[in-house]
Amino acid sequence: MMDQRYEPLDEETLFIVSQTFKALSDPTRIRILHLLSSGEFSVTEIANRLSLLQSTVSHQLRFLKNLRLVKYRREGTTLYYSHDDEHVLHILEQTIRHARDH
Amino acid sequence: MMDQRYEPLDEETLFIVSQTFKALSDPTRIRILHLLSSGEFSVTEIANRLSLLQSTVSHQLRFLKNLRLVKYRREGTTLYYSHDDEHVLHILEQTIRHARDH
DNA sequence: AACTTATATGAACATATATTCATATATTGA
DNA sequence: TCAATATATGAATATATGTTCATATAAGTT
Repeated sequence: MMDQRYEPLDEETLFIVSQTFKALSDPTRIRILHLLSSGEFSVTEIANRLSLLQSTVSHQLRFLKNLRLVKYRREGTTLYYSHDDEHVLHILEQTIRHARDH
Repeated sequence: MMDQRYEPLDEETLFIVSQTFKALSDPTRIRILHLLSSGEFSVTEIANRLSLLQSTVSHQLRFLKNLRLVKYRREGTTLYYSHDDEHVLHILEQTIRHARDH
């Protein structure tokens, strides 16, 4: 009842939205994105700072890269990753603050 | 480097944030929450509108209830569910709009 | 070319999750 | 109390997901 302005979600929108939130639903990815919100880091730096295996970080960065949430630039053998979606990062930081003041 | 203002995430914050986004990462829950953004609906109404089994809806509503994202009021044998977290709903609708314009 | 460092990849595994089916519980009315 | 309706629950199943290990690739250096 009283459902003015309700618009069913089409498949594509639903997929994009669920994928976006799925990216933010894993603690490891959250920590990576949160770190990247403060700057640019290599894979090894991320692994060291967050006490994660290089492989774990690499796998998760691929996941985030596929969704275009992060990007990288190469410098020799080192890849420097940084965030690539202001909107999603904003939602994350907003929710972190919201969670912090419980 | 250049990580002024980076604050590691404590376990509890990380848990709350990941749980919140996990709730929004499933297409069925997204559809339910999106429907509830337009008003109050019984379990059966939700199931009919979204072409889902009653059991499926009930299970997901329990999930959302545990996270205090929805609430209900009873009227006889019927339970009318509605949303119970403006902040999370706002994030969802914001992301839906963002996904819709491509 | 061989060696080193940085990163990526694939397979294997354990765990988590969503849905379905069958059934239980709860409320109302006859 | 019995029947009818609305909702919840538990078990089972299939699928998805995150991490680890071992190894591959790629770039730079000697």
